[in-house]
Amino acid sequence: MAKNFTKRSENYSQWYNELVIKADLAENSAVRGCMVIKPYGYSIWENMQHALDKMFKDTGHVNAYFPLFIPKSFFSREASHVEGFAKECAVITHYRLKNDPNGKGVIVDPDAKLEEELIVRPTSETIIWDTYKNWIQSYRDLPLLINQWANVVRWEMRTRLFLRTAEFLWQEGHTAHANEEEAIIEARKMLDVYATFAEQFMALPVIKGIKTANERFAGAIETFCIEGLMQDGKALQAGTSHFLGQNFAKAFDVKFLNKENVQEYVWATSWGVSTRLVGALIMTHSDDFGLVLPPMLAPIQVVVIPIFKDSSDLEKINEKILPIISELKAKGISVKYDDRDTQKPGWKFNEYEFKGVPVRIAIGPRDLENNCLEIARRDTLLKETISMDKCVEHVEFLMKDIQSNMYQKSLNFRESNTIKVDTWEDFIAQLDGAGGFISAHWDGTPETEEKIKQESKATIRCIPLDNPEEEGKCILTGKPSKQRVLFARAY
RNA sequence: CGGGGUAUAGCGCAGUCCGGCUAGCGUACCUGCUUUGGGAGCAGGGGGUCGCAGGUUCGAAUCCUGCUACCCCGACCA
Repeated sequence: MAKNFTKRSENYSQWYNELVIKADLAENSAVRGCMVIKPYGYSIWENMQHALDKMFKDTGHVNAYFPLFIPKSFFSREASHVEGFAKECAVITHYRLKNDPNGKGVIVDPDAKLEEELIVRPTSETIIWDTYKNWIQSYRDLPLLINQWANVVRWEMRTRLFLRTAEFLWQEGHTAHANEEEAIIEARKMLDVYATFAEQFMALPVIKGIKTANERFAGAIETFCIEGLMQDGKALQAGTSHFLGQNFAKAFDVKFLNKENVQEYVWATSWGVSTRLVGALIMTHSDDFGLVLPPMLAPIQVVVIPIFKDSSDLEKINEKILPIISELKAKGISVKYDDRDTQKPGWKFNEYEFKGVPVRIAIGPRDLENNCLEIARRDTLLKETISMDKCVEHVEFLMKDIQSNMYQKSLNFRESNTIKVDTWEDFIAQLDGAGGFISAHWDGTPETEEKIKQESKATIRCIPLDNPEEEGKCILTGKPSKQRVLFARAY
C-alpha cells in the first residue's frame, strides 16, 4: 500500500496538503497565496465545469465575459458591498515599468500613475451592473440570465490549496428580473442546481439553507447556501446563491419600463461556486491511501495495468485487452492504458491509488491462462477476479455502484455527525470533540451569534430550508427561540 | 497587523550552539546489469555562488549588523 502519507487522524491539514501535492493536483506557486493547478487537478475542475455549464444552460442561462479590472469608483456605489470586500482587494496603481536608473532590475515608473486606480475583481457585481444598465430598458429585455466563468482575486491573509487561494477560478451568475418573486425563485433554483451537482456528481451530501445576517454576502438581501461536512468534522461552504433585491439596481441605476409604462428598478440575483469544490471533493472522500474520486468527475475512470516481463508478453496481453479497452471507450468511459515499461506494476498500483482512479484493471500471464482479469475498486479497495467477457458489463456496473456507494458513505458520515445539543457545556464539548454539525437553539440576534462565534469559534452555517419550528431556549443566553439552527466550525 | 519559526541540490533534511581539509544524507534524476502479480537490488554518475547585502577573521553555511522571502498560530474570508 502507499507509503509516506500522514494519517488523517494525526494531522488533517497536513494529510490534505500532502494529498493534493502527491496526487499531482496542484502546488503552491511563486506568487504569494496563489497555486498552480496541474493538469490532473485541472481536469477535475474541467469535468465540474462541463457538468455545471450544462445545468446552467438547461435552466436558460448563457455565458458572457466581463473585464478583470474594475474602476475603484464602482465599488463605492454599493456601501455594504465595498465594506465586505475592501480589506482584500488587489489595487492597480501604475501601468508601466522602467529600468532602475541606479542599477539593477526594473522599477515602477512613477510617471505612469493611473488617474483612477483599478481593482482586480474580487467578484464582478459592480462592473456587470454598470454594464447591465445599458442592456436593460424594457420588461422585454428581462429576465437577463448570464453566467461568467472567470478568475477572481481576494487578498486573503492565510491561504490553502484549493480551499482558499489569493486567485481562484469560479463561475458567477448574475441575473436581472422584472419582479421580486421571480428573482427569489431564480436564487432558489440555482441553489437547487448546486445541491444537485454536489450530490449527483461530487457524491457530496449538502444541507441547503439560509445564511444569517452576519454571514450574508455583502450587498445581498438573502444568501442561500449549501454546506457540506468534511471528515475532520468541520463544515465547508460549497456554494452560495444570493437574492440581491434592488440594491445593485439602485446603486447602478438599472431601470426598466414595465407593461404599464412605469419605470422600475430591476431585481437581481448572483450565485457562484469555485475551485474550492475541488478541495471539498478531496476532503470528503479521500482516505489514508490517497484521493478517492467519484466516477462522475474522475479524469481517468479506469486504469489498465498490464503485467509483463518482455515485449512478447505485452503483445499477448494487448491482443486480449485492446478490444476490451475500445469497447469501454465506446461506452464513454475514460480509460488509461498504462503499458509503460519504465515503471513496475506495484509502482503503478500505488500511483493510481493515490490519484484516486475509481477502477483499476490488472492483466498478466496468469490471467491470460484463465481468460480473466483482476478488477480493483478504489472506494472499498476490494479486488476481484472476473472473466474477460464480463469485464465491460462489470465496469459499467462499478461506475454507478462506486458513485452511489461514495455518496451513501458520506451521507452516513454526515448523519452520524449531526447532533442536537441543548446546553452550552454540551455545545463546547461537542465542538472540542468530534465536531460536526450541531443543531441548537439561538435567540435570533446578531449579537448572540457573534458572541457564540467569539467564545466557541463556531458559526451558524445556515438555517436549513424547511426547518421545523420548535420552541426552545438559546444555548448561550437562554432566551426563547423558535427554531434550531446549524452550527459548526468551518473552513 | 500581533506572536513564533524557517531559509543549505528538484523535493525533504543534517551540519550552525563550539568557525577549519574537497559541504553531507535521504529521495528524485542519468548510465549499466539483474529484476517485474503492491512503490526492486547492486554498481557507477550528474546536480549547490549554503536567501540577499555588508562586516569580523589567515579562514565563514557556522559569529555580528541590516534586509528580503516563505511557513505556522491569531484577526479576515468562498
